[in-house]
Amino acid sequence: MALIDYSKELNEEQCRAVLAPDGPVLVIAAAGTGKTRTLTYRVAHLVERGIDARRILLLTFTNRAAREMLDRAAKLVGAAVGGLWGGTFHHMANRILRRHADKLGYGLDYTILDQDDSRKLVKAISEELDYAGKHFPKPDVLLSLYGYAASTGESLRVIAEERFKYHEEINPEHVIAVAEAYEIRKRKLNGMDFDDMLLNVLRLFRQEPGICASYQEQFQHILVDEYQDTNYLQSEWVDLMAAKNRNLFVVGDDFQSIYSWRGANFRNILSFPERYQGASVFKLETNYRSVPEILNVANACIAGNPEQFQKTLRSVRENYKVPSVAVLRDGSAQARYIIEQIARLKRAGYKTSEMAVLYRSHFHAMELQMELTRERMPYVITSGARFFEQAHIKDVCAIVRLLRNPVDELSFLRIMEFLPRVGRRSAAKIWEALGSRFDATPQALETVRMKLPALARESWQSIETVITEITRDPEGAGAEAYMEAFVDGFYDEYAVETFDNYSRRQEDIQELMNYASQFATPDDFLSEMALLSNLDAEDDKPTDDGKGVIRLSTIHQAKGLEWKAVFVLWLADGMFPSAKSLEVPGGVSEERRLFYVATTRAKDELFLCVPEVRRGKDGGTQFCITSRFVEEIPEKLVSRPYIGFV
DNA sequence: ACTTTATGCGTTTTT
DNA sequence: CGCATAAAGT
Repeated sequence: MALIDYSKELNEEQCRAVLAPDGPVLVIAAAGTGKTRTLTYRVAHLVERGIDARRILLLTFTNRAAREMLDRAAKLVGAAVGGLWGGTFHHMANRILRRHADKLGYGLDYTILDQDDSRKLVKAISEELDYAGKHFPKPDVLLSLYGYAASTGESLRVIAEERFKYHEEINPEHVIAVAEAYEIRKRKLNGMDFDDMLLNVLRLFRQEPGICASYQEQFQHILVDEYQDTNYLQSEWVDLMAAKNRNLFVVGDDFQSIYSWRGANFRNILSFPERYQGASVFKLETNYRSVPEILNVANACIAGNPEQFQKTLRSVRENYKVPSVAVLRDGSAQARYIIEQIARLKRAGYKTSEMAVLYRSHFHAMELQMELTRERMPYVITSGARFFEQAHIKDVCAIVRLLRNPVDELSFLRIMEFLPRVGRRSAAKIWEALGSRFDATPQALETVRMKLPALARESWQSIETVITEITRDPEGAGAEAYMEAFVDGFYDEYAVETFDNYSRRQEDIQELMNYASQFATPDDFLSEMALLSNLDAEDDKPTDDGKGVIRLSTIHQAKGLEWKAVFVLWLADGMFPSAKSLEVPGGVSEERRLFYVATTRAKDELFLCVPEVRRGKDGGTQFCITSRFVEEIPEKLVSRPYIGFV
């Protein structure tokens, strides 16, 4: 394969970064300046220099980013990138822990608990300890606290005391007690939640210097994408891995740090030059994406945030038109305005797939979804519930999980609750009678049968048959065989009776089984399930008319993507910035960065929608205050189109 | 008395 | 979708 001509294919800024010598490198890449391109060419450059791809580690936050970079690198240098370790932090953690988790007292067949599993566990514990009540924090609040403590390395006690300083009725000791019980329960069911995976890699490396050294040796070069979104755990992990060879290439944009609520600390990127003495620092400021008018708005908005690497986006594109601020009466008027504009843009030659509607929170898109459906305009939405967290998907996975990991209490309870007249309480009692373990032996099946109420026995008989059938040939079958037997023998009938949208769910399950058949073992499949987001699964959807469909997305999920025309919804204080963010210090700055991310997704046209009223809690109308982010934009940088009665 | 099941309502952001 | 509440079932 011909050598790459870097100076021809990259601009000067990018080229310098890509060809930087070994050692620590920081690339500050503003939005739309070719961040992915730079990282891709760096990988290609390393491979071209003869570095074994198996000794390169590329860490990203989404599967899509990893796949995109590897695909593009493969186009540049061919199959040589094949053995590269590339993927999300959680994927790499899983890859390492599947080999060594026994050193930390886990079985190698550990289960990965997703948000839903963790929530259920924490809820059950709060109830068992008798803390649950009107005032005690909800499982989601507790989990975000625990996650924050884990991913920042701070003490849970300090965080809990600070958080509930003004809530007399909440005892931080109870919050801690639930956390301790949660740890014990996770251990008991041989499970790790997302934070545990990152934490356990760090524990492993600290506890087993030999293992740590072998990975330090293996990874000659480490590259990190979206470095501004790393938290304490991740940056520690990266630092530890890079400690020997010090060939660390990180790329990020502090303006686009939007995950601090998850423990991300953009000071990791700000302090990189101090932590890595002698690091080369490169700035990418030439924006190829957007017209200058859009960048003017983006630059104006981010100017409100101090404590950042100062940088200004420079456009290379021609004048076009200024972004619009559309003042609409309410949510429905906003929806109709967008539909009208979509139609207009289509007449002007835009493909529908080149447009997107972005918003702060999933529920902001409700009215628009209704209107689009009424108008029979197809759309794709990166919805709130992840594909793999939908009830029917988790239902069929539960049987695989339980049979692979006999101490998986959550999956056992889930299966028992399919039976009529069996709820949370009875299921828990049966689990206890089994000694917190379900081994699919004739005795275990017998124990379950005896404890069941009469009405449930018949359904249980079908499940029992399925289980005996599957376990007859324990090692040979893949996850799809487990699921198929379960669906045919029991679940299909249950689903028909339970769900009104049965056929759509049945299609999902069919697709899931097809998907599962590509994995070598059920364990591989289960890991992938827990770590894939719906975003990744929904990619390359077939388009019906060749023009594609419009995308609806939260701004968080839109990071790294671009469209010709972008609409931003609900620019009212309390919606965007969200009411909750206004209560925490630094909240507004982060919301402003989020707004910056939203505006810089647009290439040609940007529409900022500002509703005047919204429905209040009690059904009344509430007047909105125009978002401060819109007010901060100098008036001459935007146009305010006249909106008739829509 | 204890559990399960039906129904109506409100939602920050995610690996 | 989850949660609270109220009604029905064991």
